[in-house]
Amino acid sequence: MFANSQILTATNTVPAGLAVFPQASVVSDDDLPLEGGQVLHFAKGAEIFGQGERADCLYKVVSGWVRTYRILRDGRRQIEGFHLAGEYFGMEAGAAHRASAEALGSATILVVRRSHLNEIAARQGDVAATLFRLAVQGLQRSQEHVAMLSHKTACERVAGFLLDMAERADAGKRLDLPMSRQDMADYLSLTIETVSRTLSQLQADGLISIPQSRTIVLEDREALEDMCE
Amino acid sequence: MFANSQILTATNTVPAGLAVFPQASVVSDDDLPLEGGQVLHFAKGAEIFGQGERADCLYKVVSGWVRTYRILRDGRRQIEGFHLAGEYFGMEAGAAHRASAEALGSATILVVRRSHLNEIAARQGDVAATLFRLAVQGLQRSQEHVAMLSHKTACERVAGFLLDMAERADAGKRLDLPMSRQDMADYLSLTIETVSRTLSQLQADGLISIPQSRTIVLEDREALEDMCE
DNA sequence: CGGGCGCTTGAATGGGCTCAATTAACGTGG
DNA sequence: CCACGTTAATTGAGCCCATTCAAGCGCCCG
Repeated sequence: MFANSQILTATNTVPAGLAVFPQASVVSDDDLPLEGGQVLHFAKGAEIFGQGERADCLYKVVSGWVRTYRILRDGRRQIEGFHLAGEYFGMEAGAAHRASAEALGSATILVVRRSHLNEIAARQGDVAATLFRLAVQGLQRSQEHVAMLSHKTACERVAGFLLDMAERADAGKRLDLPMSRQDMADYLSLTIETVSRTLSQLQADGLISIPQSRTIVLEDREALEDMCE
Repeated sequence: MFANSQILTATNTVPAGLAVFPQASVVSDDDLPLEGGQVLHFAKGAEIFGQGERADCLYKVVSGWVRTYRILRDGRRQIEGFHLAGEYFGMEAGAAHRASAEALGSATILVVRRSHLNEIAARQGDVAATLFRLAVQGLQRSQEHVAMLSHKTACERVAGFLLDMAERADAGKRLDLPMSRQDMADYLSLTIETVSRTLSQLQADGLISIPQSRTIVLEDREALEDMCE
């Protein structure tokens, strides 16, 4: 199954036979009417689409986590975002993907053809409005990213990241992160060493504890929030 | 006229009587059918809309330059972008503006009611598609902003900024910038001193010359491009 | 001519990066 | 189950670049 998903991704086509589910299982207010979509499964680390590939689908996380990233001209990897269940990614203005997307762990993804979406949107104004709103929400997320990178210290970035992840994952005190320190560093524009050091410092100060390297317990949420100002 | 524009902005309403032109003068491929829009004039430094105000219009620069910015919780000002003739700004997913917009110099702006746009978009699929594309283009611009802020040195940021401005303003060697050093600093996430020092250094290295503080001559474009990698 | 503002320049500080070594976690195969 | 190899994560020391604090310059406008 995983192999199939990967082959599927490589060619970026969506044959009906490979769909794990015939249609989206959950429909909320935020959902587009995506009956035409197909749900695919991706193994840990599998590529969902690649930078430069033709962008003819829109994607929604059904379960699991996804990272989208770009390789910059100097070779560094900039992670644009982590995407959780219910969130959309892969929107493009042009014909090609400007980013790559990979499953962080095992993930199920709803895939919808753009041609299909356009077809629906042309008939249904609310679908078009939802697409617009999704794009603007992505824009706002990116602008928050800019605000986070601008002048903020390593401590502020890491604290803000933990709070953001906890909120979006709907976690309580205990936060299980599926991404590596390198992933965090590439998202926060820090080095892996600084991320590690900062987490250690936050633990030493009693704001968090780290029972396992990818499990963070938010011991003092208020202090973490103060840290972000 | 300027006073009127400012009062207009303060209340964020668009009475028909204040329109300078009855409709958009230029229509290109990128243009939405915005016959309902009104063109307003803003004096240097005038506020077009403010952070927190109701967002019931979409804006397009007819002439002049606009800066959009947010005041962050720590009091710093993050400039999200500079907007030139033909570019859109003021798109929001929610009911309120998350940013403020001000005319850099004297500027004319096309203002369209969102309700009017929604009305059109519901009937015309191509308008809806254009709105979506505009939003995604804004998203891409913001993601370029993230890439620029991530790890890049002051030199790389300033050089990249100059090239970006030159390209968008369709300038040759000579580039007349309407914004202050503080504006550049707040966009590039540097201090005003670092921006100034960096420009001086680029001049000393022969890559640019600065006949007046807001006029930059790109003496060695290739070297500037190499600088950004 | 003076005042104010925008811009430039200098010196010292500090936070994150680099380079380097160590430790922990995790499969894999014996 | 343990030994091993590999990768991920932590920790340390020194350095560098942007910031901070401070002073001086240039220019526009009154």
